[in-house]
Amino acid sequence: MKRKKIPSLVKDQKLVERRRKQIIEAAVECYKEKGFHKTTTREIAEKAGFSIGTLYEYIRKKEDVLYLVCDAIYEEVQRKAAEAIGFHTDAVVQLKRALFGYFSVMDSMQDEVVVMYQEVKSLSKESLPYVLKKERDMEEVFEELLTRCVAEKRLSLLQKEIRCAANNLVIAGQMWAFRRWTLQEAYDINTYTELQWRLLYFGMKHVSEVTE
Amino acid sequence: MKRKKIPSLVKDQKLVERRRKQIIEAAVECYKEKGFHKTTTREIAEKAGFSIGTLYEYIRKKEDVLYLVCDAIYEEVQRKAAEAIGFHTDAVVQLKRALFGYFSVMDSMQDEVVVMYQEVKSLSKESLPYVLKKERDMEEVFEELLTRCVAEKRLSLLQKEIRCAANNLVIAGQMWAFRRWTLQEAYDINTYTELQWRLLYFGMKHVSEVTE
Amino acid sequence: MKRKKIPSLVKDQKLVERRRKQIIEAAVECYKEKGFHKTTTREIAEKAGFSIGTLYEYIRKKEDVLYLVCDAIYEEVQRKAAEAIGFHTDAVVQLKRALFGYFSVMDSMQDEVVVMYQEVKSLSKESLPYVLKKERDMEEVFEELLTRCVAEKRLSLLQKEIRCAANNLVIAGQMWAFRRWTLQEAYDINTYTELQWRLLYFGMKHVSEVTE
Amino acid sequence: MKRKKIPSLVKDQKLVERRRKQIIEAAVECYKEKGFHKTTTREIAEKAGFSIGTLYEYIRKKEDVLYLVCDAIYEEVQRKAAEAIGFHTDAVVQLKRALFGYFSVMDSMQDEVVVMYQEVKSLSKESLPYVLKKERDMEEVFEELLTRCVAEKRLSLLQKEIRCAANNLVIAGQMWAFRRWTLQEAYDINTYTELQWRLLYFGMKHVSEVTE
DNA sequence: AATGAATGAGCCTTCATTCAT
DNA sequence: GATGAATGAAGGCTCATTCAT
Repeated sequence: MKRKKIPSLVKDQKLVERRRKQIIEAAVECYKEKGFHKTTTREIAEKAGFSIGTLYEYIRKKEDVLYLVCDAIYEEVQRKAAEAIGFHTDAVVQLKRALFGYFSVMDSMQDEVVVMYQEVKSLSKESLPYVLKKERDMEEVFEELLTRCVAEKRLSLLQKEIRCAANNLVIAGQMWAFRRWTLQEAYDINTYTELQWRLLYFGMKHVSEVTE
Repeated sequence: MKRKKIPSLVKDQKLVERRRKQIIEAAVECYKEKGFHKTTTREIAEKAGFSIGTLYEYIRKKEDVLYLVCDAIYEEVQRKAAEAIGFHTDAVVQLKRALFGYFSVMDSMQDEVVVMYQEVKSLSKESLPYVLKKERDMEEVFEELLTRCVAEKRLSLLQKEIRCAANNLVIAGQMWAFRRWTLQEAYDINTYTELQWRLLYFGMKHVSEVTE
Repeated sequence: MKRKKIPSLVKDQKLVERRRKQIIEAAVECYKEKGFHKTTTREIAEKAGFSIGTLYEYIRKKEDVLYLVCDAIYEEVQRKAAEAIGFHTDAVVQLKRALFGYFSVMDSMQDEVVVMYQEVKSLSKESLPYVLKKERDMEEVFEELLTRCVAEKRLSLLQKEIRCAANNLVIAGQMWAFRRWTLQEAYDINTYTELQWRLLYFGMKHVSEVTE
Repeated sequence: MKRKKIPSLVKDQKLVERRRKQIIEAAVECYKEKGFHKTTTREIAEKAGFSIGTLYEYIRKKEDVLYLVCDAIYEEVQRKAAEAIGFHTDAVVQLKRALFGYFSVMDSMQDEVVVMYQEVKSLSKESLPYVLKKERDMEEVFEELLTRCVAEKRLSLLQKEIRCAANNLVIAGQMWAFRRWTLQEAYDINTYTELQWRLLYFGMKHVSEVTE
């Protein structure tokens, strides 16, 4: 499943890209402040610096902006995360670096993450899958890293445990943004990252031990 | 911080309570289906079985319904969770029971949890704190259980680690509902609960070990 | 095919009827002046004497007003025509009276007829048939009268000629309104009626004669 | 009253003519499908094969296209009708031929006729007369033919009856297109033409007889 | 001459809220 | 207390027209 194409009346692809970047930027700012529903298309146009008519040259419906925004956020998260991961011969070290990189992205994109969390549900039944796919991709990045750790006997997760663990990693990062009202009251990003790394890492390391 | 009082034009407290129960029930159903913003007050009134005029005898603004709903959901979660926890002499057993009970509630109230997750942000700046307080209460329930485990040397969490761990427990439960599109594709509630228990438990047990 | 029911949010049937009468009256006036497309719903509401919100309590879409108008016009034409026809033992006399009555109605409802002629095409594919049916009904009234004339040997139309002749009668009346820019420059309604009666009547009387 | 001149920004007359032909062709197609009001200038430009900017080099306002279309249709009707009429020494034969020719044109230009009937009213008060004049010209063609028939004693119409009769001839043809939903259900063009010829001809032949 | 991006007035429609009955 | 008709602000979206390139 690729990115969904939103048609534009304007033909110049370069221009479309530039204008849409403006739109997204403006929209994110508005969404942060008042959410998707309370943001009017006029506000977005205005903040983007052009008229309402022009806005509609680059989208078809209000919801298109939301899709554009969600898509852009994921794109950026993935891009930043990917470049943060790098590679290391030691599987666990790589996993750790990936997590730290991902958490750092979550920290720097807090607002965007919150927007995503709260507005995804407003996407149409048609657009939603495209976005969920990207979320799932994120999960899979960690699944693969975990799989490598398991393959190299650095973690002893069962096959079925990997997905759950990967989920936890992904979520832990997002929650830094989404539950900032409580978490950021108690920790700074470094402390939080370190803490979560250990909680999650040791969980994964010892999960196969017998328990009561 | 107590529950926030929503004024009603109707004097008879009994009646107010009965009607509001109807309102909440109707609203939750609507929110599940289309979210807060796309649900009209008319729909709520209709589904509740009375006229739009009557609805406004029991609330002042559309948002009041959302508050009522959020409040009611938390109330129910807490009530059910509380009765599920019970007591056990062994601190870890009690923690485990609490977690299992909580997860079971999350499973049975999936829709409600999703509604909460997606609509809280629509609460006014004024109402939000009341609701976040309840969320925080949930966290504290687990913080206390963890504190007891630590006190009885069953877990060796540092003071500052407790809050983060408690957060993870709370979140893990909510995610069963909120990320059902991915998690429930892979697990059933029992498997998920068991898995998370072990991942989280061992994480908390071994978190203080030295790590690379 | 009965009249199509346009749903209303207002329950009081009596009120619905009264308000819709106002709407129709206002709309006809607007349509006369500027046509359906250039008439705004606000203008209709205003001319009808209530707010735009109220208008939409009695219709769903702008086009509903058009349907209401078309339906009302036909209803009135039929009602007036019916009461004008009466009965006479002599079939031809009855036909003549019917025609004269019909023409008189066309004369008194000129504006409405013109509106109909020009706006019917704006009805949705869904509504159109209901209106065309009424037009066809009009035709059939004359077909029956002609059939009686034929049965009583007062006219010698072949079966297949009846429909065409009936059409001509119907049209001749409508044209008094629709082509008033030319016809009413040359005739008054009485002259026109008398003239058409004779042209059409003798046509029908002698149509079966051999022609070159 | 001549044709009304629509100014163009482009100097080259040849080009103007060519482009306008394209515009008209495109517009007619659009009007057939959705009427004047629902057709956008963009659609016309696109279907004509050039840009919206270019369209506005050849017209000033949307309505200009409508005028161009109406004018073109009449032009074509007249041209085709004229070439169909021919000449015959016998006045009635010529009348008949003219009618048959005219009906045949109406048949082949059904869509255009319908467009005209429904959109003329959308012409500005300023343009309308030019178009009505052409309609009147059509009438006059038949008035003249009828006058000749009368002069040669082949028909005994009174002076004032000629215009009405001519009107009926013109209308009968147009109705084949405009009321095709009912007429073409019952007849084919040949039957219809023959039938109308006889109904109208005998009407005109015997109109001066005394009637009840 | 041709292009097509930009504009913004304006339209239809919805819906939270009020208030007379 | 209950009802539901009335209100009108507000929002999404369209499209004729312009103008810089």
